[in-house]
Formats: sequence, C-alpha cells, structure tokens
Amino acid sequence: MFAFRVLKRSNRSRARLGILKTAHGEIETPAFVPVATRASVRTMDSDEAAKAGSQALICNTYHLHIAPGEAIVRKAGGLHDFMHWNGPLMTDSGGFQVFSLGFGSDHGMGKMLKEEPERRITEGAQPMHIEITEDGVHFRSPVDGARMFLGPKESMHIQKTLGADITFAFDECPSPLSDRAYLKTSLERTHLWAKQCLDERNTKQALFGIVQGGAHKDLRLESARIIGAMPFEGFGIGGEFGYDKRSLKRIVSAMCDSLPKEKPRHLLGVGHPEDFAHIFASGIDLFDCIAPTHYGRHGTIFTSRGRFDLRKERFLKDRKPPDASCKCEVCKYYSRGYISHLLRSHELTGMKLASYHNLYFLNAQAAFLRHRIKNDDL
RNA sequence: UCCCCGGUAACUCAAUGGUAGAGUAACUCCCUGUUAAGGAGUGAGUUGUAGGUUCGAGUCCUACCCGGGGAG
Repeated sequence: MFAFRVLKRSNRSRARLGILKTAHGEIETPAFVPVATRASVRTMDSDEAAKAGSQALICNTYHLHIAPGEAIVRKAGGLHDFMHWNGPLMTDSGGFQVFSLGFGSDHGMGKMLKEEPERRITEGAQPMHIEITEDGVHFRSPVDGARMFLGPKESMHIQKTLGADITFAFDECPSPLSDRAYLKTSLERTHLWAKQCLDERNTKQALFGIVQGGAHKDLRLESARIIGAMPFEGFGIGGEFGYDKRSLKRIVSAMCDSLPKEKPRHLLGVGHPEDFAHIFASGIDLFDCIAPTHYGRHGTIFTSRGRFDLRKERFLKDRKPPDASCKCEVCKYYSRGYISHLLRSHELTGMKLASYHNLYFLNAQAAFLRHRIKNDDL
C-alpha cells in the first residue's frame, strides 16, 4: 500500500504539505528522514529514534547485504521486525556507495564541493577499488575481500528481501569532480538501470527513481524528464548541485517543476538544518541526511543559535543545556558541560546524547517548517 | 651514609658525540543518499641546575638538586 496526497501548496514558494501513506503508517511531509544505515540510527535504538520525532527511517542495501545479509533479515521477520521499527521504512539502493567507495574514496572527498575543483574525472575513468560497468558495479567486501556485484537486479532483489515500504532504484551517484562527458555517460547508465529496476519491481513496495545530472541544469532537467516519465511511485534527487549553495535551490526547484506534481520527491543526502527552509521552498517532500548522528558523534551539536563543537574545553564549565529553546530530553536533563566531558572522555554516552539532541532538533525544525507552510509563512 | 637507575613538549616516552622527534592532550578548521566514536592543520623545548672535555654535548666527565629502587 502506497499513496501520496498533497494537502496544500504554498503560494509563496514551491513548498507543499502532504501526507504519504504506507502499510506501516503515514508520513507528514515535508519530512526529514533519519539515516539508519545498518538498521540503526547510530547510537540509538528504534524507540529513541521515534521519541526524537522521526517519522520514517532509511536503511542501506549495500551495508545490510554485507552484514548481516538480507536472508537473515528476512528470517527475522523482515526489516521492520528485525529492528523493531513499526513506522515507514525506506532502503537506499547502494547507488551512493558507487561513489563513496569509488571516486569519493580515491579522492578523499564527499559529494559536496565548496569551490571549483582543479581536476576533473573524465569519461572512461574508473575508481581504484571498484569497477563500474554497464550492468552494475563490482565491489569487494570490506569484511573478507570477497568479490561482490551490485546492479539494478541485485539491488532490487536485496531490497525486496529486506522488505522496506519504499525502495530506491540503483543509480550511480557521480563524483562532483566528474566532467560533463563523464556525467552524460553516467546519466545514461543510471537511466538504463532505472528501467531495469522497474522491470524487477514488486507490488508490495513503492519504488522511487533517481534523478542525477550533477550541477548542470540542462542535464538535471533531461534526467527529470526521462525518470519523471517512468512509472515510479516517487523520485529521488541525488548527487551534488554545485559548490555554490544557491545553486542547490535553483537546480532542485527546476527539477521539482519538471517532475510529476502528484508524486513525492526525496532529496537524497542533503540537509544541514540551516538549509531546511530552502529545501522545503524548492518543493521537496522528503530528505535524508546523516548530519545529526555523524556530527553528533564527532561532538558538534546543532542549535537554534548555530553549531557548537562541544569537545572544546570551554564547554566543560558550561551548565546550560545544549539548546535552551529545545524541548528534547537531553536538553531537559543534561548540560553542555556534562556532554562535553563525556565526549572528551570518548564515552559512548556523549556521542549518544549529542546525536539524540541533533536528531530531535532536526525533526523539530522540519515540524516547525511544516507549521509555517500551514500558516502561509513559507 | 653509600650504591644503582632515571630527569627531554602539558603527559608518556624516542633520539651510534653531528639539524631534538613521536603518540596523547591543547588549539583551529573540516564532515551533507555513513569507507568515519573520523579527517586535516597549528603551536608547543635554555634536554633538572652549574661547570668541564670537544670543532660540536640530550648523549662523555665533575658537583649539586629532584624522583624511584637497593644496601646498611
């Protein structure tokens, strides 16, 4: 069961309020979707993720295939039972790992750039540790070095076995260093894979196609037109959008204009809290980001007054809560000083408290922006 | 009182008589569909003190100071 309904369109921006229904419950959109790569929002159990305001989670096909393997998850009753999460679940296809374990690893960089790069990856280039072919991608297991292959068929099969409510088509997330020629070839491959994923679809799970195209608006629009014409239940928007932050809003807005209006759009892997308003105003319904847990474990908290690195010594004597205007349990009971002490001592609880606050803060930020759309304020 | 061992960056320790280094901590910056409880960078020293030998001493010699151990 899958349905998406737009409840309200803003007359001030492309923002829209909606409700997405799955067999495991509804999602009020636009919504932030926390990342639970290995079937857990890092440092938290599923109840805590829910308490922090999460409506849905997104797990990863590649990671769960490697450990514990989809067969074990299925025998445990499927992903929902396995991780004791009764709400909507998504699985990402492993397409991002084509980048992160490929060119991303080679060049020691993430998918976002801050300035114009000096070197470019050109057509025909291959990453050092993986091989990208027409059919899919050859990886080596980080566990035992065994050869493994992930393509559209394989990804869809694993995702079916895992049993999330929403699945994603297998794509190539191109490196931000890719030149136009590489991007065009990669895009054709991603479009081909999208079709092959549709051939493997099942009736129990929704399938979202993924739009790519890098920072090139024309390629983005071409991708949105091609993927948008395919019978997906929704669409993921992947990759990067240029080193200038304003280009994200420009490109995402343009893509939302050319994707089917009645279907949900999920912005993949983007979402620092200061960008939420732009993301909403661009017409996005769902988006996920590792930021709350990733930054939390590294000691950075997001607050209404900006980011703070609680590992810094000056926070040890700080008796204030992480964010005075936050309603989360961490801010209710614990001080920056305590969390700082735990983080500086490498206590796992410090990472957890920071992660939990961050997650709550981001979910609350999304709820607040939904409220603003409701009140014609966004 | 004597004997032995030691004293080098904030901490723990390196350095055949030839430019004093590392790890940790500190500080700064970074992290966006998790290769990440991670990464990059910076500052950091009268080598216990005072002499001596030497072209050159953290290193060898003498005295003293401090710490640890042993003998009596």
